[in-house]
Amino acid sequence: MRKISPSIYGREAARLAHDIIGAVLVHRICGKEYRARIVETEAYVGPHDLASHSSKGRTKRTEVMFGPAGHAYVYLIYGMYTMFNIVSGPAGSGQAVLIRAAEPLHDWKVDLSGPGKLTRAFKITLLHNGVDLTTDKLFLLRDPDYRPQIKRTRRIGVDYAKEWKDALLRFVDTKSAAVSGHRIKKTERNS
DNA sequence: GCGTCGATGGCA
DNA sequence: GCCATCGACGCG
Repeated sequence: MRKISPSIYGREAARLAHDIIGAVLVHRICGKEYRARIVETEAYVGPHDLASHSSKGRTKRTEVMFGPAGHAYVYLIYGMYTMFNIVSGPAGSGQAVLIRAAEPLHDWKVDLSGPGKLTRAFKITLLHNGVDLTTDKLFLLRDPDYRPQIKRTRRIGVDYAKEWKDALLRFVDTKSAAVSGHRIKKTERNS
């Protein structure tokens, strides 16, 4: 497996969210290496997207979202969970892709079926906000041998976003969503 | 199996 | 006073 091409991050968020399904997320920290296959993502396509944090404008929190693509946008939600996003699109366009779920590789036994669970297990914290994903600490690998089966659905937890709440901007690898022991969310069924 | 609810903190 | 969540409960 090779590191993903840095230029991929410059793609529009909806396309990037689709294209990194099946890719492998790697985090090297404290002498350990965590690896998992990305199986669920969501695109936040710009300031006009009412579900996107960038729709609030350029603030202290959203600053990195308006920066160059290929950097991590990490924020705190509900006082206890961190969400891991990849800034995408042209610099300044305020787009990002949220990594929602992954499947652990090798002998790593852990439940990564949710954005909060994923960051906890990967030890991704607020300190990672703004880090460059083209370095060798936190990055993506392309896996040419894996062919995901990708389905588009509505995004989770954005009911406040008016006409944007029903946009088909969530991408799921259906090969993996069926993994046993994983609860099927109600929002996942009606599509 | 499914709905409801509380924890908990940064930010506007 | 919101939240791009999670897990614990209670129900029957």
